[in-house]
Amino acid sequence: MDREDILKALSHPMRVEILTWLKEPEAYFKTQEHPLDMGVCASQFERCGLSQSTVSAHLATLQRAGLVTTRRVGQWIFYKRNEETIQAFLKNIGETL
Amino acid sequence: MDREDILKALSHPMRVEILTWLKEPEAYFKTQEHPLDMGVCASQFERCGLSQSTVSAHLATLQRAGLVTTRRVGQWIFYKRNEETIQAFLKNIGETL
DNA sequence: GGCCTGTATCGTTAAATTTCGATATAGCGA
DNA sequence: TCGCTATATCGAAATTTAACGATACAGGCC
Repeated sequence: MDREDILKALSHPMRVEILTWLKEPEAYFKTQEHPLDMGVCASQFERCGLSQSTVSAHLATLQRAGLVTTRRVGQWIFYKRNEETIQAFLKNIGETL
Repeated sequence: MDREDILKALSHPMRVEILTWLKEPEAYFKTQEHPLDMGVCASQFERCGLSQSTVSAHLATLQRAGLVTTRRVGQWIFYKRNEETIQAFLKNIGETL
């Protein structure tokens, strides 16, 4: 849990929004073909209007910060929140600030 | 309380460090001539090794985000944490993430 | 093997951020 | 008023970030 990396990751509103979407996949990703408990497919996030490569870069930033985990299934990559890291970050930032 | 502005303000480690220093002025700013309950004098933060103008810019960023308050007394400007905003932010980010 | 889909990476451009020294401004005191 | 101190602001350079389209790579299917 690197607080500095996480704060940098959270400094872009789209990345915060992606994390909030992932809290309620049923609400935001009804269109997904695959079962939502596998995670949310990378391409689903293109709904934000950014290009595929830009979305991919944001997802990579979230992953490097440890805020999401990924799972490859066939040609798809599924994203889930990493609750452990997120909770550890919240605890840490609460104690720091 | 603008979460987006605050997260941007916190994305630079020096600004986070300034906020943590302000939690315990007695521990970090023993050298200050003025009583610490007035706040911490801007120049005190130059201890971080950055130039006066750079420190001033960081402090301005923290103030714009509402994380600190300032009080002018004579030629000096004293900085204090804005606990209301900080706590509101922590609550908000805890609910968002 | 060749083709299609999904995702990552590359190369580039534009914009934002960080930093500095220099300068401006504000307030004190002689 | 002049000089001194504290702080802010300006202007420039360097770095980082964000965005895109193009391309590469990986996996499935024929």
